[in-house]
Amino acid sequence: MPPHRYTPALAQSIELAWQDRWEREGTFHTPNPTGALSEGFERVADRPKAFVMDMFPYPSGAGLHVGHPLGYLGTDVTSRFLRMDGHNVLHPMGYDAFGLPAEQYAVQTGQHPRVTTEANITAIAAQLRRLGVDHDTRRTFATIDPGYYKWTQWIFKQIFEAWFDPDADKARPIAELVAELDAGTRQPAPGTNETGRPWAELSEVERRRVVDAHRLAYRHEAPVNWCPGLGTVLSNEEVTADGRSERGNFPVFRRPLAQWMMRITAYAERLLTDLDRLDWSESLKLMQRNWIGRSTGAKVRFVAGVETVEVFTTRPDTLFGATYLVLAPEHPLVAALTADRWPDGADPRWTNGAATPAEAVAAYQRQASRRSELDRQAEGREKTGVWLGTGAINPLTGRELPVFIADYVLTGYGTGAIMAVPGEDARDWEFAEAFGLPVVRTVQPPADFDGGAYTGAGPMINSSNERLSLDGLDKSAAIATVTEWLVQHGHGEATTTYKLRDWLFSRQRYWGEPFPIVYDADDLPIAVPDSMLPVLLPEVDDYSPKTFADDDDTSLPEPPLSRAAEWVTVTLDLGDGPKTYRRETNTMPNWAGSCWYYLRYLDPANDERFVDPELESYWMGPRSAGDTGGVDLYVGGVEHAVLHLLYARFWHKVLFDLGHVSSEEPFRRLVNQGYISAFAYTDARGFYVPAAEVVERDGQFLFEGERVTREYGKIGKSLKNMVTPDEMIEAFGADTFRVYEMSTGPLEQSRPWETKAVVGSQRLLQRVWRVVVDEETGQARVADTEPGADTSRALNRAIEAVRDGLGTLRFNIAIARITELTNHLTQAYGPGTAVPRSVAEPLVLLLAPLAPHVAEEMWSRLGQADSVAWAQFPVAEERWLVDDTVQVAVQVNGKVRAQVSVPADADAATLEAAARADERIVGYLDGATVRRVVAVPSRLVNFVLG
RNA sequence: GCGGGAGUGGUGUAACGGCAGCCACGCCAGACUUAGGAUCUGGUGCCUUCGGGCGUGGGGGUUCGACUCCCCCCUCCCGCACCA
Repeated sequence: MPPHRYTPALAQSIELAWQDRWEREGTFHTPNPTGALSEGFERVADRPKAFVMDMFPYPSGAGLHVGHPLGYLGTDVTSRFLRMDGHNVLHPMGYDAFGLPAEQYAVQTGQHPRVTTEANITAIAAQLRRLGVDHDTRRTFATIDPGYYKWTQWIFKQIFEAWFDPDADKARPIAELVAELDAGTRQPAPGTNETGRPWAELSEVERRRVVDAHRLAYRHEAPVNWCPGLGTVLSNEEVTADGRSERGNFPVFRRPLAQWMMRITAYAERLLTDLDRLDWSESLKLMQRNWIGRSTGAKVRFVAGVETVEVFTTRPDTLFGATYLVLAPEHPLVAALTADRWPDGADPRWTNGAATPAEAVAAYQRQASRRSELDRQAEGREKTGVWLGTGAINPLTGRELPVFIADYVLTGYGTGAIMAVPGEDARDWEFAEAFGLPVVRTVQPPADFDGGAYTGAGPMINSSNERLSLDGLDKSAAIATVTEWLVQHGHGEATTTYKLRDWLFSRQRYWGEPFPIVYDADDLPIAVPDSMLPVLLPEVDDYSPKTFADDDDTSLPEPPLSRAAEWVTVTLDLGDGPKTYRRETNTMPNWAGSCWYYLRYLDPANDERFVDPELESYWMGPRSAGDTGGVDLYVGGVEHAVLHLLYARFWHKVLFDLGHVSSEEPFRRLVNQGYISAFAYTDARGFYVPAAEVVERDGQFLFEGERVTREYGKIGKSLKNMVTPDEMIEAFGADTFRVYEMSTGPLEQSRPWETKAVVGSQRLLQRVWRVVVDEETGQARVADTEPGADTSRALNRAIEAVRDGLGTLRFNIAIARITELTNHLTQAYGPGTAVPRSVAEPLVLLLAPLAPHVAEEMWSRLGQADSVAWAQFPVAEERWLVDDTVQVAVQVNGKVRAQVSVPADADAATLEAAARADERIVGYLDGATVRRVVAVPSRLVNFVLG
């Protein structure tokens, strides 16, 4: 073998040497316009900026498999391309390091989670370095670093010390609320003043309760998702559709508990409408839209004795068809509306066999709270419920409608109460069927309608009395008419509701950020002063939360921090002398750290601020009027569609409202990279066998000589199909690995891993190497000759296409065009003929973002002293992109029958004449009638025969 | 059920409404070789009576011309799902 062939061994040594040099020279240090990291900014001051970012990894003990780097390499290639193409590029990386797995491992081993987490971070950092990514590692941090979570706690304080002003549609400092309440220019928001007395008459403690109820971060007792198996409560976003924990798959129960909440619902409308301003995939925007779940309709008030039941409906037009009301079992008016005894002759279906309404209600409420979501699903959608023994008056018809409770009405949505219209709603129809309730149709179904609830369009019927007539109107006119009537008569108003609920923000875990909150003698929360941040996690003997049997729904959460007795009780002087306070013992959810990490990259060591506003404005700020600002390219998995991405947008908007950032959104452009899956194999018993040891022969798959079945799935230990970047780099080198991953499809596409195909990328790099480097001497084998026209055309076409591919995250087409150019050069310049320098150099530059190490090495052997990372990316010369002559297809009736060669600028007539002159075409046209000729210059000629 | 996305050789994929399958894996053949899991060269959608015919999930439509645009259907993937 020639001594200087590009072998895996040579690739290894080249890669390690360049990785060392990059680190030594700080090649990827990105200068800030100001502050600690501003050295060298003059070099890039006139460049446009580009902030390119990955969703940072959770440092799991298993390290990275070949699926993880796909996105990291996508951003790396992009950031290298943008740097070469004249941008000041920021491409940082960090670690999302609080969370359950480290804590669970700590519980098992007794080791502090910080120890294992930091070991994992070290291992993953080494893996990333070995991939050759161009992160500015000076900006790397982990969310567990006290210097970072100090500012997570500070942002929590900002949220805690803010309220949402619905008139201004933005968050404002809580002090401004207090001032307005004191001045009497604002009244407490509905539901925030339990006493009902005017602000001026409230005691200090009562006032604090009113103010606390306005905060964006607030403590609230409400039914929450309690997961005994994990020993913690969870947010709605962390509970799966079948009522289990996203992590660990344990059953989740609804229990009323006092927990910290974040008022994300105040931002529902802005989170929804600002999606339109983002460059995200339509499918991802849709997931957020669905999660926010806006619906418009009306609130309608039904008088029930001394009480009033308010319902929400999207179909106020069907009010004439409402035949009963249903409240959620937990609705606050249930007790007040429950009759003392059943009236004579009460329908046994309505009473559930109970002696009194109170008994029936109590039994039903108990049953509803016990049932997990899973049980409810298992039981299907069978409608259950009980009558309260009372009724409420339909404001439009004056008729009294029976009031039920049923678990198909949900507490947290709308008003927790509905008017049931069985004629036009499938769920109400089912309930009416089961309970023998009347049906009044108010929309005319089509003639062929076969019964049941009719939810389609049609003219209104049966909707007329002395007060109002809707008959004959269509849906939207009827809604407008009835809503106007309701408003006029004080029975309701138009309204909008959202599925989005407030974000449950506290967890009963050890390994998370402590709240910067203490409680005073009145048991009311007080934020600790900024000077006392960070509130450090205390050392404890036992990291485990108290967990319970999976199905123990009577258990109560017990945070691990509550056992750190010395930490919990603290004496502070908050301005009124030393007093004893009790610390908050819950910790923040894992999502807190990822809600703002992108901002910290900009200014990672700042101990005075969470980020210098000038740096935020430079890297994140809006570029034009109406622009949201934000990270220029954010790449990560689609699994965070309604978790991290929604939470981070919410925090960012609060920070924007409070004037801390100039950008309205965190992530201007978002791309979800595809997943890499791999084949897995099962033996006759259905057990997975090591995929690496399976051989294929004659279309069959064999493991130790036995036939196995091929499956396809996630890479991992459980399917025994783990492939790591480390072993691929060991076998081929990092550049080959990079080129392979980037060549298998556009970034957004999922694809299978196929180790045996990696050799194709290895061969490409070997061919490029051979074009540029003499395998015998190791010297560059270029000559200062002029390329031929063919070669110039091939080169400039490649430049054009590679630019397109790299700029649109379609790295596969960039690699295909580089391959084409390389194959051309291999053929045009044989072993004895050196490639012109003016072709070899741009070839190396085209390859540099994809295979940076080998590109650096070739660039250096071509005599260049500086890193290729900062070289100018080639620009195609226009004159080589157009040919003198072009091959044009000649079609007869749309079928290609010949090719003719014509000047590139030939007009339609010339084209047609050339086509008619072709011998084969003459044959086709002979004796036929040409009905029409379509000639498109430089494209084709089509003869349409009659 | 509702809403999205996608169906192209054995495989991953490529094609401003204009020559379907670029590039690669695999496979076949050849060259160089003691050897090949190296390298280089050529071939490789299917059928064929070697003229050609048929081919982008199926069926229709628009068009001189459709992988591409429109309608219906099938299959797969993803999200949501008693949200009033």
